[in-house]
Order: sequence, then C-alpha cells, then structure tokens
Amino acid sequence: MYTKKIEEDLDCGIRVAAKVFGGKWKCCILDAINRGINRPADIGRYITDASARVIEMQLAELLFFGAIEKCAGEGFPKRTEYRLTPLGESILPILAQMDRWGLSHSEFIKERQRELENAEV
Amino acid sequence: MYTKKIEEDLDCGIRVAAKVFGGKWKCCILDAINRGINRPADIGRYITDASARVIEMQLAELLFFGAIEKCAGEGFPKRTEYRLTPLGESILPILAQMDRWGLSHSEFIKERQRELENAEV
DNA sequence: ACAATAACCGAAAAAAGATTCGGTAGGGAT
DNA sequence: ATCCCTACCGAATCTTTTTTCGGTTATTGT
Repeated sequence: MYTKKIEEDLDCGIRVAAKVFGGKWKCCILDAINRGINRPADIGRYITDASARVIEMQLAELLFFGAIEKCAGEGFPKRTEYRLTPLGESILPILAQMDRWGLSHSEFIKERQRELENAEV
Repeated sequence: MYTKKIEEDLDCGIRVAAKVFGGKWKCCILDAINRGINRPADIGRYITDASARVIEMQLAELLFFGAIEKCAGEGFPKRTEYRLTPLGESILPILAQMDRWGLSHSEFIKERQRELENAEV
C-alpha cells in the first residue's frame, strides 16, 4: 500500500469516502462482488480493462478498510472468495446514485469531451 | 487541461461522475460556491490547503463541463464570480451523501490508517 | 510427474494528477 | 507613477496512482 508524503485530511467525509472506494477500479470491484462475482480470477475476467495486479491491490485495500471480507469458497476446489461486509454494502447506494447521475449526463459530457479532443489536434 | 493516453470508458456512469467532480479539490470548490463563496481569490482563502493554481485549473474544468458558470460580479469593482449551474446543483446531493458516509465511518477509517502508519515504521 | 490455473507479491516504469514557480495584464488605491 | 490585488496561464517538477513484468507458492486436472 502507498504511503503518502502529503498529509491527508480525514476530517472531511468526502476524503474518507475517496480513501475507501475512490480508486480507479474499486467501485467496479464492489459492483462485481455485489453481483456474485467473488473470486479474484473471475473479477479479473469481468473487468477486462484492469490488470490482475491492480485488482489484487485494490482488493487488499478494500479488505484492509473492511469493505469486503475474505473467506474460503463453498465448492469443491476451496478457493478464495470475497464478500461485501455491512460497511461495503453501505457504499452501494452511493455507487448507484453516482452511476445514475453519470449515465443521465453521459451524452452531454461525452460531447464536451469530443470538443476538447478535436480542439487539441 | 490534461489529455489522457489511456482511453477512458465514459459508458460507465461512475467514470463520468469521476471525470466531472472527481478531482482532489473539485468537491470542495463546489461546496464553497454553494455556500456563496464565489470569487476565485475568496475560494483560495477558503480552501487554504490548495494552491491558487490548482483552484484555477479545477474551476476551468468545472466550467468546461458545465457544472459552474462565470459571470461578472454585482458590486463596484466588477470581478469574476462563479455560480453553480443546474448541472452543478444536481451534484450537491451526491456530495452530501458521500460526506455523510465518510463522517459516519471516519473514526473507524482513521483508526485503520493509524495502524497502517505504525506498521510501516 | 507435469502442465495449468489460482492467488499473491516486489519492483520498475509509465501515466495521471497536483504543486510550485515565474510570468502577463488589468483595475484600484496612494 | 507606483504598488498591490485580482484573474489568469505555461512549464517544470514532484507526488500519487496505475500498469507491466517477472517472479513464488499451492492446488488441481491429466
């Protein structure tokens, strides 16, 4: 895990939230686990854009901050499975709200993004 | 504004949200403007931890993506003022929810953070 | 026994993002 | 005229985060 050189202010709720589920792939991982995809390798196959390494690292952080828990799987080859803890579940409504907001404005934002890219050629 | 080398997926609502208000200080800036602190210099004095430059840059991005608008101030020395647009206002409930979540778990997260720091000495 | 898969880790490199520094230009005050 | 404050901006630098790469160990299927 990274050690920061610049002090971070955990009295601001938003910064606390960003620390726990603010990484590039953490929201996707929480979403995947919530959908029942709970083995590392499966999560990796589900989120094809992220490397296996980053998934491991972000799983480790989610685990460390108690959003998920690690347990032995049920089936025959006993493999690692991750599950949401109550803390992790309490994040889901926020993710849903952010996703709804983003989707309802995505066309507008994409259009602005295209303008930006064309201007920069 | 930065141009990314790795393609970003704006079909995911959460990524769209992160793009618009995901910077380190954008939430604070939106909060400040919402509280009626709307001139750049005042925002800079309000958010003392951030440099003037980063506030300018993040104001420019919020402006570009339409979360705030720029207008001439009312008073005698006509200075720049920023205001929330309807799009910017629609972000506020999400920030409030994130802040509430973060504050209600901040003691637990701070404790974990302390453990991490002690372990790394 | 052997190949394949899973889970995981360290370290280097690359990319993204934030900060610092050194400017410009305009208006107001003395 | 000079000084200060405001609003900006470009570029270099530094920090943080992500990615890539090359491993280890254990387990499973053949």
